Amino acid sequence: MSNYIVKGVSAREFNLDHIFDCGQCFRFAREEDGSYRGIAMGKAVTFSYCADREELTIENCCEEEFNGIWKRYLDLDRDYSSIKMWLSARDKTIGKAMEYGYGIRILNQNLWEIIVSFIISANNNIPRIKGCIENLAREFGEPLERKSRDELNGFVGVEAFEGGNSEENQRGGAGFNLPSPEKLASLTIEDLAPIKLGYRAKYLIETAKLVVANGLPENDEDLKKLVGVGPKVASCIKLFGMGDMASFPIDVWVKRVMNHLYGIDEKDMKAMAVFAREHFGEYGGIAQQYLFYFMRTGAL
DNA sequence: GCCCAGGAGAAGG
DNA sequence: CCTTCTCATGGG
Repeated sequence: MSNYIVKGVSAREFNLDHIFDCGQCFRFAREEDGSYRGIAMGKAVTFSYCADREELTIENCCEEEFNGIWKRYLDLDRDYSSIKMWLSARDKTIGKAMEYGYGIRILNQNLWEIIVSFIISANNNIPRIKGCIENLAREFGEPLERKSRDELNGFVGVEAFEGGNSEENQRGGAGFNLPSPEKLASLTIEDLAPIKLGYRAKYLIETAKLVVANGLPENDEDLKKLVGVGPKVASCIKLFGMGDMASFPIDVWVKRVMNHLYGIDEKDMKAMAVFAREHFGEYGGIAQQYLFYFMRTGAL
């Protein structure tokens, strides 16, 4: 299978480093050539981008797969340029953050995987979150659908897989989905002990049982019932897994940046939520990702 | 050793 | 309603 090339992707509105290093996604790793390889939507995939030619390349991907999966995953139908113009006009400060981290897009990710990922994220650091997710997938997830040797094209899994299931790696078939709600609901805390999730193991099992019983959450009321899902994690689930661009997750980094840039009391989360709604409106989530990236990468 | 991490839940005001 | 404590684990 050959690669799929998307032409006319503006460099101002598409930057792989900024997309995959702004904390919305934990299963991709940067390759030496600047491409990003990882697992999403049940598939192993590699994205590379050439700014000069304004071309996005998806390895081993047909047109059907692009239209069916990656076009929406990468949010390619959304006009980020006009959204950023609108935000800049509403708020001067956010303009600087959007200059700095240009090309961030909000990925439309699998809802269940987002729920699992952000329950794990609570009071945790990003390198460790990534490790927990990869271990959970490798130990309890279903293997990815096998592609032909040509389709695999030497795929050996993302960095975190190394040293894990080396036999799978050497066969070029490494890569596992996260465990399904049914699978996770069938496990015990003892089963999950090797994953080192800490107190989050119980949250995952209880939430999996609720999802098996009631289905995936569809609104705030459903989200509040899940175990290990408080205000911040629910905001992330809505933004990254339910397409709610207005959702504005407030974590420790956003608290700092809201204090430094807007002078809001670091512990007054209510004031931050009100500010976000009034200044960033229906695009709060996009503003939040730029602020998060701005603060976390040491630009401030 | 220490502080901290994309916080949530429980207990006590 | 609000504030404070506790919860595992390991990155830096």
